[in-house]
Amino acid sequence: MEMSKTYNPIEFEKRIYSDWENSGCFTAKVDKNKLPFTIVIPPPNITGQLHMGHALNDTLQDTLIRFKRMQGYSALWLPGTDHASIATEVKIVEQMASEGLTKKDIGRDGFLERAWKWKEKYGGRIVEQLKSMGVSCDWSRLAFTMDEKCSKAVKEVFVNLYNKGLIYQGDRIINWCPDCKTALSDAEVEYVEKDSFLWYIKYPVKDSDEYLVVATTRPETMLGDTAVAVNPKDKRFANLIGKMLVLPLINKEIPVVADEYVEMDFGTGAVKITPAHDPNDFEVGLRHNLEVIRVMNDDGTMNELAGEYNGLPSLEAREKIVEDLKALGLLEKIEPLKHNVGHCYRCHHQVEPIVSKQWFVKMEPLAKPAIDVVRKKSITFSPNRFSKIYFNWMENIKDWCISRQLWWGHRIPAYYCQDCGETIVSKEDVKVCTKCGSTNVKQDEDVLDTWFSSALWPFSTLGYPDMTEDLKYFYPTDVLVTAYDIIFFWVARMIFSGIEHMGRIPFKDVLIHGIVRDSQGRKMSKSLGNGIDPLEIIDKHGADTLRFSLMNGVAAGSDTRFSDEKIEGSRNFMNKIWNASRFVLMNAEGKKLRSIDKCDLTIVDKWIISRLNKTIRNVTTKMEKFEMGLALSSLYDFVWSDFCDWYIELTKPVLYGNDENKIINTVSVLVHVLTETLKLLHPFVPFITEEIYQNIPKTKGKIMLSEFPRYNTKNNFSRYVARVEDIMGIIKTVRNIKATVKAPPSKKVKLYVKTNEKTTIKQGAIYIEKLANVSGIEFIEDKAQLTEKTMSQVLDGFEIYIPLGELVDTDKEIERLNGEIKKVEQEIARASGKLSNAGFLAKAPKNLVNEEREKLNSYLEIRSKLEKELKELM
RNA sequence: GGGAGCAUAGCUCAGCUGGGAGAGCAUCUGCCUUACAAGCAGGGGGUCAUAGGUUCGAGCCCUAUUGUUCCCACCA
Repeated sequence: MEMSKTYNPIEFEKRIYSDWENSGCFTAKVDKNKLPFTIVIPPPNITGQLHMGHALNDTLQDTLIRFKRMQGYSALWLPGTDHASIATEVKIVEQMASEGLTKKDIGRDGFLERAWKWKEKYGGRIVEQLKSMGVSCDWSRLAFTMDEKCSKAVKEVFVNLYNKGLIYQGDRIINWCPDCKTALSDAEVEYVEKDSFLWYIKYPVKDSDEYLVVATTRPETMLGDTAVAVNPKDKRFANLIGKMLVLPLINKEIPVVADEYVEMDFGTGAVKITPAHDPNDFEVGLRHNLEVIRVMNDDGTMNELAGEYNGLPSLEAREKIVEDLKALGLLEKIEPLKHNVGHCYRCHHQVEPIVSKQWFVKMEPLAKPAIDVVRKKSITFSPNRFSKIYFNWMENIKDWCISRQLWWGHRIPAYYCQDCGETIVSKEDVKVCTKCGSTNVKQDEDVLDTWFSSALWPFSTLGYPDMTEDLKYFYPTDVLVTAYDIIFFWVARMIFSGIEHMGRIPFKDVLIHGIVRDSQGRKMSKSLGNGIDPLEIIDKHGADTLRFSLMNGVAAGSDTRFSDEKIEGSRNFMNKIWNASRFVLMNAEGKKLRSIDKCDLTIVDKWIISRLNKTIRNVTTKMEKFEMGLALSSLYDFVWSDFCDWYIELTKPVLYGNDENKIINTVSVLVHVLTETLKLLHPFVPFITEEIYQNIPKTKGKIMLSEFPRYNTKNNFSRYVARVEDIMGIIKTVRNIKATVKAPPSKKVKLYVKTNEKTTIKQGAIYIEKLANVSGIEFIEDKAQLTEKTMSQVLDGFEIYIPLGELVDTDKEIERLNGEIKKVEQEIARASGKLSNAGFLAKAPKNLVNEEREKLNSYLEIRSKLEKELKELM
């Protein structure tokens, strides 16, 4: 097949993907002769479109799994999607609103029907989008958090935890989103600093003319006050403790209590206590046995206990209350205050802390072993610093509120007998009360937090609670790849869930990556409109370009900026790979290739094989440490500099010659190096490498199923490498000297060399002549032999003279040589400085000292020769 | 209030366990050299934030300072 002149990925990416898919390359098998390597995908939300976050996350996983597959593991990358309870429900409600419908209108069943339709439509969309990235997921195992398998696991886990007493129901203060009308877990609340006020309100002391002034940021909650607290050590209020106050506006008597929680120097030192609407107050309330009075409805309006404010939205109630207090002369003052206000992570509506009956997971017993496994390094985070974030959260963890007042999700498997009040928690549907036999039994209306099912993902997808072959073979998984922003939501919960339900950790390594920012370093967001659509990039430049720009040179765990320049650079690199391959294949056409052990290798062949070998080692070790960015940039350097700029150029004198034997040798090496390089590149840029691989004569099968190259010390050839480096140095020198006199690079020049290493020059002559446009090389014993005006350069072991006749400007040449001498003198100063340091001689490693000595000698020699050159000019 | 990261060339960033400062982009010079102008060759450009310390030796380790980003907590 003819390769087009430029890289055009659109022509082949889709074709290659379906070829992989159709031939079952992605399907992992339980194979006792291989070691398993497993990754479960962080399931994208069914509401979602592929964004840069997914693109980075999935590229990293795909690179890892392809690498391991090529290394011979039975590699499973298990894909799936998340029902995303609250996010999806919000979207569906919005969609219904545009049709003038509410949840009430269509009822629970009607709503769920809609939701499943939504899932079919959009859950499929994100899967297709993932495929366009080239991901090698095993689609035969595609999972969904609400499919039968996962739902079974959810029920199993809920019931088990309940029976162990680790799930309980209770009236606790929770975060309530008045917009989504559901409880939220602590992790689902985001705090934003807001400008607000601190209102100072006078609470009259009963049977007295005195007042106690309290300061509050939420005056409307005073209607639910059941005490005022002061610090027990606070002398100002000592006499008031135990006395009663008259709550303004509703004229209710409330006590003054003493509690350590109160800071004496904030506000007035007296705090109104509203147990139903503030987490701290709730705690104070428990300690002092205070009444809990809820004055707000679920929708954020005031309720009947708010008296005349009944029905008002809380903010309106606030204004009215402040006005009324002012009218009564009970408002002392208002001060501006910045403080943090919680918002719903999905709809960004302000949350209200309120008391409500919810289901909770008791965290302390679960957190302990989950902390231990990370401390003992059974699970490692890379980069390691993220384990601190994990510890910090796990060690201060509070009970997890898992019930949500939503319809889309796993319905809580708890049933209430309407006759005797019994609560029955069961995996099976309950129709009859187990206690009184009544058939008047109703299931809990609520669903579970989305993250409850995600927490089980590494084993629910493999068949838990059934001990399937998959579960036995592929669990625990190997590495979990995710951005740092869901360590709490997801990673931590998978860890304690795996330990609790499987008795084993869910994965061995957690690879944390950063987030993709825009070119100015801003987070990509809908509201800013600065998001870059990965699909657009794929359409324009191909998935490989996108993947390359997301990974190249990115340090693990740090954020990266995405920019047009990066895309362009990546695209150019793809084009480079494409064209280098084209060069190799054009030259290989019709040639009978040899295996490289049967080739008579030239020094430059040995050099490139050695460079390849070092690159193999480098890439492999970096990959094993999850340093994909570094692995890739070392490949970039190898491909562009070593292979393209040097080796391909070095093969031209042979290829354009007429020694057929040498040509076949060289072509064989070119094909070998190209093939191995493509294999190294394949995990990163799968499409282009597969496409080219299919065009290489003598390759069999698919590159994605080929064996990853292995480092081999036999291929180091260090003696020859040094010789080639000398030759390269000479080529650079000639090019450099031409540039300094502004001679065109194409100008042919002769070359005189004075050296003891004549073999190197003889072996390198064809390369020097071609790459530096030299018309002939002659050995000389002394410069005095030369009659022409020349420019000279001294290298380690070589003195080089280039006759440039009238182009030589003696003054400038003197200047240039002085510059060279200056450079060498800096080196001499550095080396002799070290060597005259007694400490260095005594304490530095011997080989280092010797190296310095050798360098110093060679620099001294170069200097004296340069000085000689200079003298002859003056 | 607690914690973490970052500070290296004009820009974006690499720099492994301490042993002669790197890349890409940008810039300048010269090249349409039969794989690639999405290219080739050559050049310029850095007190590695600041101040101390450890060491024979510090971009790298320690301490402090400054600037910056983020996470957690949530004094009403």
